Amino acid sequence: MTPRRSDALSRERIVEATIQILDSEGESALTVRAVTARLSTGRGAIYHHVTNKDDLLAAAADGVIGPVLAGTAGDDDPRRAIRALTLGIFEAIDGHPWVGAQLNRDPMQIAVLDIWKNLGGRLHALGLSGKALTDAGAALVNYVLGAAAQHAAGARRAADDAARQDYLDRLAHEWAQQDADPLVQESASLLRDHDDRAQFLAGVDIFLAGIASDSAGIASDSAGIASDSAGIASKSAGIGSKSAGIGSKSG
Amino acid sequence: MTPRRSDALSRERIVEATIQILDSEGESALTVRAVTARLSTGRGAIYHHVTNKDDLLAAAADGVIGPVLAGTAGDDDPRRAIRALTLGIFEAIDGHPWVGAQLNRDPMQIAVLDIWKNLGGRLHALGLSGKALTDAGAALVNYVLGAAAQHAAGARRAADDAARQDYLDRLAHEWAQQDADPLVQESASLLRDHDDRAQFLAGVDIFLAGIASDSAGIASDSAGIASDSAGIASKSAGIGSKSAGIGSKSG
DNA sequence: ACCTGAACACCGTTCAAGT
DNA sequence: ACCTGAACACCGTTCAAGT
Repeated sequence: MTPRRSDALSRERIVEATIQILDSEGESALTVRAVTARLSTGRGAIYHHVTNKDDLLAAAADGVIGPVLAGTAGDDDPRRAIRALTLGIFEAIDGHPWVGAQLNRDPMQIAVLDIWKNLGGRLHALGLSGKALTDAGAALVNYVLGAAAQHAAGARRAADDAARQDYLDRLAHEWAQQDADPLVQESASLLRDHDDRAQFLAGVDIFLAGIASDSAGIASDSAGIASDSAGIASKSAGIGSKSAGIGSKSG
Repeated sequence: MTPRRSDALSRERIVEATIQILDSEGESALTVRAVTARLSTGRGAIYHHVTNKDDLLAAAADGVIGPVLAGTAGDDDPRRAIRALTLGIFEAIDGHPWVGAQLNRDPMQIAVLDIWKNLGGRLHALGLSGKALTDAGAALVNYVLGAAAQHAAGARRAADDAARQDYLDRLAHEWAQQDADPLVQESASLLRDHDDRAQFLAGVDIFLAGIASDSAGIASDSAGIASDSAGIASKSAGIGSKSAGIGSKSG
């Protein structure tokens, strides 16, 4: 904010311009030509600060996700923190649909790593460890990223919501066709009118219920054990925060 | 197989050539020039049978997923069928990593719709209906597609497995760094040496446990109710089968 | 109706040349 | 060291012209 002269190109300024383009014009509008035009510089200049377009997209995604993760540091209840964390990611993707696609492109990118670390910390605070922890962490991360991608793709496809209704109609219709059972018919119509946000949270709760249940491999009462390890959760949430600057050209 | 002259171009032959290119040379090698070269035809010829590259990719993904769904029609036990169905999808994506990315690109494509219909049918056979059914269906589809994308991206990234180990090392190390707790250390090391396939199935079981639990919103014993509605499952599995030819140019 | 292939309007990335 | 912008090696898609 302080230096607003055309001082110098920097990774931060490039990422900032990238996010602006993606938010306002969509993923297809992101070209290095568009970035250099917005920064009024030469085509090859950005390659001094960024390895390539993939690096640029990963940095932009982290620029959106990083602050979301940092914002959930305060909560001490693991379940509530997990709901807040996952909902925060969902809403970030709702507001920046291109992030949904980007997070599913590379499990090695910083933003995905940060999500893993934060959710992993919360699950540990819930009493999980060992294989149960990695299995639960992977399941939750995969669910969140999958839901993010599907929701984002739906949002991208239907800026005016018409095509989206069209899609849900079609899915509901085809689904209903395969069975005359009134229960199936009812479900199909629910599919048409559901709220993505509520449905996303319902999915998070299904996973939390599955993790708490015995068949998923955890001892007994998971909520009670969490008391002394709850401290790591708030610590872990802060780690992913200012990561927008990390991982510059090493890819 | 029978007509192997250069008889005529058709949507099927084009999709077949597309799958071959994607399997043997990867997603970056799929250009319409590569497709027309393999079919020794003119550049614009394929646009008589296919709307655009997106349509081509969706058809190719359905060409892989369709037979997988059709192959699980026999099972009468919903839980076992869900495990077989999801594992089949996972293994198809393991063998064709480009499918993992493609399924996450558009929730409206046939392959995703077919997955929804099949899993939805099985969940209904499990005794779910109404909001519980759509919530569970969305959660399971999102988990499967998310896991698929992450696994596929990992597989694509590391043909030789070296970069993959590198990634897991890095994640484990960063994760372990945030806490000295031996349980976290242990989990981090497990992260390094886990089996993607087993972890995927563990996630499916977490989900199934979550559905069975009361807190996810289902009545009581879900397995017992399924007896009379189990019939629709085998029917539903057949619907997605020969869909490679459907949805030609309407997009 | 189906096919051809040149043409169009773009891409990401590189690199000699400048400051 | 950082930046420029022309050049390179590509893309997906269209469309007049052929059969």
